[in-house]
Amino acid sequence: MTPELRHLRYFVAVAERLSFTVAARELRIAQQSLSQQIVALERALGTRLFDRDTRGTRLTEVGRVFLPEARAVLARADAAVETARRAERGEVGRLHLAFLVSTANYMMPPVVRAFRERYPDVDLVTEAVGIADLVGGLRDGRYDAAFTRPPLVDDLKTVTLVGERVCAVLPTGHPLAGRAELRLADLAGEPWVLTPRGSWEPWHRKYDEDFRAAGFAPRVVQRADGVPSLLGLVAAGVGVTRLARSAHSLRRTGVVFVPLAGERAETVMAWHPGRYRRAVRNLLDVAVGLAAAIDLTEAG
Amino acid sequence: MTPELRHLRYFVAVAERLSFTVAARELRIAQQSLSQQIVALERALGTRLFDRDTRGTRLTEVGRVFLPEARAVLARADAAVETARRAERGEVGRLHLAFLVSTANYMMPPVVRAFRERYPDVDLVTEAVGIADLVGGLRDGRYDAAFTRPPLVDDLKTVTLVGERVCAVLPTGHPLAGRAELRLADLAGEPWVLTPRGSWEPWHRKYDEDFRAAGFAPRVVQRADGVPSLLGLVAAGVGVTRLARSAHSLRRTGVVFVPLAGERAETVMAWHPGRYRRAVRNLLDVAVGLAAAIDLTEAG
DNA sequence: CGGGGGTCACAGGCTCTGACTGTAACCGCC
DNA sequence: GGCGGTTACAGTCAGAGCCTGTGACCCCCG
Repeated sequence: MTPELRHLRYFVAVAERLSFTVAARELRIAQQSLSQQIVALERALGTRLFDRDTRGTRLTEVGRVFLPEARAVLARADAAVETARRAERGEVGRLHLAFLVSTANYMMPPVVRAFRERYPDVDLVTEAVGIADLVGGLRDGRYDAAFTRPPLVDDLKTVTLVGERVCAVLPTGHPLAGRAELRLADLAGEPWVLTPRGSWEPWHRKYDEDFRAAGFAPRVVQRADGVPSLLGLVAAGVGVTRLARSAHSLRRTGVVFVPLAGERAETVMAWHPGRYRRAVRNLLDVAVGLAAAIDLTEAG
Repeated sequence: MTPELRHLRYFVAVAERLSFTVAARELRIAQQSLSQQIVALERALGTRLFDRDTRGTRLTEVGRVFLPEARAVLARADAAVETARRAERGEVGRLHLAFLVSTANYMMPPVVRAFRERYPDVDLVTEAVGIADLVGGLRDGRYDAAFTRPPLVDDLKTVTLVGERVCAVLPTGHPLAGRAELRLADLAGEPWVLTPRGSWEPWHRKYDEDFRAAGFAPRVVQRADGVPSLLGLVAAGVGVTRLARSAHSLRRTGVVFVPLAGERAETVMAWHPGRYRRAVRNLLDVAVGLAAAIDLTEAG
């Protein structure tokens, strides 16, 4: 037989009271049962732990040595159980987060800082990724949650954290660059630079919709992936584009951001509903709370 | 229910193989029983540890956190059992040793050093005490073993470690101080200094015997307790006395040690038979081995 | 497309163990 | 000598843990 935690608990109880009778009463079992279990433990260890006779019970030398050992095992076991419970509450463990590259800039620092402060024992692993990788990672479990822009896909859940204005991005010196606000239709005759359609279909379907509502189809003179590339092309005078206002922190020379009337861009937290664990919920709470407290599009 | 070590062992087995079927086979129980126990553990912890379906078993995030915890508990338990076994072999624990003051001088350093080297995890507590305290301590368990001189009492076991010559101790310049050897009868007319009879009856009964065999009763002019006191009185010319040869290391001026023909003094290790534990046996082995290897009466 | 081999879960029955009660032996104190 | 205290021994019982039998499902291969 190999000792179980019960035997150690019984042993410690007897050792602390130096009486089978008293210990059994406190353990709420019969003295005979306690004696029996201690004998079983002694046999398993191959040694006597107590000297006992009709006038009482004393620890043997081996028992004296074993007492702190048994206490240590029990304490370690309690700690293990407690850790499991904390893990269940999402207070320890590991969380893989994806940030869309164009949102990583302003979202990642404050969110990560706030979460680390609230849940110091959660090991946060973050990555700035493209939209396709982000969605794929949420679906196959590589990421537990992500911060990105809608629209995504039906099988992912999202909660909107912040909204911000959408701007026309024009080269400095453009005839419309001095306006305080524009409508999308004002840019109907301009040459456009946009991201490749293949980068993320749902986005481009929404773009198509927007342009159709504005009554024109943009003349796309070049496609380039990534906000910095687009800004570079605009600054070079190749064409105009349209971006969320927070992108202006990435390039401040050669381009002008003019708000577009009635258009807003959202940043959302997304996750796979089948993997909605406590830690994800905790992250959502932190992110929502943060969005309510500060302007995340200006942060970072 | 509170988890037992069995549950942790089962959990680790499943987590390592990611298969109930394989783990059960290695644990030599049925897969169904293993499933049952894992479910019980999960209920006790209030959380799922595995995601399982028809195509296999994977750890949940909580399970991943709990796995090293469970391993740690099991390792701690193994260590505790191993410590108990080592304690049973007398390799860890505490040993209280008494040294008769007059033997502490030469016995204690080599014995303690040799034992510490062989059993570094045994906590050795040593004390130099008088003979009455030594015997009392062995009887009531204050000391596990002692190094002393016979005769003692019947209820203590002893093993002789070393024997040495007994000497007449004379003041420098005494008419017999130049002799290479004496017989006790040669000192029949001398004034004697001896220890008080009350110090230890069995010794004095042996002294009486010796003197009777030599054909005289000594004329005791003063009694003093402790070897240094006796040597001081001899050096002062108050009288002569009789001591084991090893005592000469305590005082080399004013006194002369002359061997007595045919008389030997022994040093023994003593213990109470009811408290003969493995550690005591180990100490005995070390002491006997040491006595065979070096001259303990000259050591220290 | 169907069958075989793999997964885990559920249901019912057997065994053994950890618990209980009752009893005995022993010690120390009044 | 009786009483209150200790632990140990013997016999009994309920339930925990394990077993077998079965079912549902998935994947791969022929």
